[in-house]
Amino acid sequence: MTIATATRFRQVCAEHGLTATHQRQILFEVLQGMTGHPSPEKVYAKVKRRIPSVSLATVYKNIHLFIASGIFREVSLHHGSLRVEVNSRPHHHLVCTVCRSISDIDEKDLGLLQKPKTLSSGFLVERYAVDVLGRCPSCQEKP
Amino acid sequence: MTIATATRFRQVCAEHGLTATHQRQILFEVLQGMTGHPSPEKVYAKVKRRIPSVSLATVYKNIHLFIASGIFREVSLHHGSLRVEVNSRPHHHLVCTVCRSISDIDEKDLGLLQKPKTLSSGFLVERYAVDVLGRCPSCQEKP
DNA sequence: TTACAGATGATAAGAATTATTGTTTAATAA
DNA sequence: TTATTAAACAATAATTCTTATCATCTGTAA
Repeated sequence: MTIATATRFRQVCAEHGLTATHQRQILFEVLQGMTGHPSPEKVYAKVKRRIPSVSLATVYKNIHLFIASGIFREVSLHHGSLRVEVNSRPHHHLVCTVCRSISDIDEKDLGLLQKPKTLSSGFLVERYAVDVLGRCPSCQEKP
Repeated sequence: MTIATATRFRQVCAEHGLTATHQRQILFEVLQGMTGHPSPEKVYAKVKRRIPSVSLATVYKNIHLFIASGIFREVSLHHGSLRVEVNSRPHHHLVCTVCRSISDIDEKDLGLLQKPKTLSSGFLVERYAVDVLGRCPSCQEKP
């Protein structure tokens, strides 16, 4: 790591009120150097190369901390257990970033899509699923 | 249940090549009568009221079967383990409905959003996350 | 430099899901 | 209707992913 990177990490920690520990710094650097959508286990494997004594729990805790601080995001707020969609009407989802509650919004009420059916990447489009992320009414009261 | 419902269930099973068992029929009816985004446990609880001997594993297996057949959907293909988003550019996701692989597409390349910032429901919009669902190049070969 | 709040590592515990196995049932043909 | 047989079922063990617990250790501010 460069001194610039270390300095930047300390700045980020200061901004978010986090203690600048060695484990966090390595985790930060590892995450920045990864591509795609790594799982905690994958991240752990990389951190472990640089800190062999690191614990998986520490990786989990600090990933959550980085996400809570807004330093990184999670790929989807829907991860977790399986949920069945029983609404057969075309609709999308309002997902609360605080409590993770999901409510439905009819496709026509969202009214923002002009669906291109082909994408240059060779991906065959079947449909779009839009998550509107934000705060549900009851979570707008809390700060 | 009405005779019409039973008949419809048998039709659905015939269409998808499924054996029409009692457990499946009750599960089908229970799902149709639920709202929101129920978990397998919630569904199991309801089925159990009508078939006290039913097993949770049966509910899981048949929910998966219904989803595989396209009779119901799952709320999100992202459920499962936590994934970290390490791409800090504004982007959305191409999600393969067959292998569940995720790839990124730049927001500007998707080009379909006109973001309304307010929704009538009192939901405070922060941002949109679009999943383009379909088949990735390697899954287009299989039938 | 020291005190201490907070972080870490080791590991137990918990929740969600899947696999295994012996028994029962639905679909079909006689 | 009954016999046959592949498929589905219930019970439960096993697995996977994640969180909680707790005894040390460390970063920070005084």
